[in-house]
Amino acid sequence: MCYFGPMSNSYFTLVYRVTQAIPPGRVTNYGAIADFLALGSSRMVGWALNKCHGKGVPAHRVVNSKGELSGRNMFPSPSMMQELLEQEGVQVSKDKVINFKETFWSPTEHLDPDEYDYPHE
DNA sequence: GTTTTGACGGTCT
DNA sequence: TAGACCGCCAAAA
Repeated sequence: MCYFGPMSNSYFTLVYRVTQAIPPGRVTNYGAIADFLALGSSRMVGWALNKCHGKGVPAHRVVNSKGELSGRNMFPSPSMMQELLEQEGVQVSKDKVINFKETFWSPTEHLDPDEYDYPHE
């Protein structure tokens, strides 16, 4: 689904697409997305997701390398992120994903870089 | 046009 | 083992 039109090749849009590609009940971390998109910086991933509000991007499935819901404070309700994850079957405790290693989903192993081509210019 | 910040990651101390 | 620092690229002020 393209929420962003034909110009969906901007780096933040790529982040959105990868985030949307995350299957329910799974989570990933910023570094994985950054590495997959060859962005090289996980900060931009989080920064991009910061603007995803109201864009239909399941940002709640993206956590930091520690499995912590780092961005929960950014959500309308700090607990909303945890609620959404638990709603999808992801067990969360103390703002941290339980069995994070099992719940972790690597875009590099499931997505094709060719479909998420990063614009050179 | 320059400076600061940003939902982070990895490495060093 | 835990804490602190630097590095990444881009956007907003």
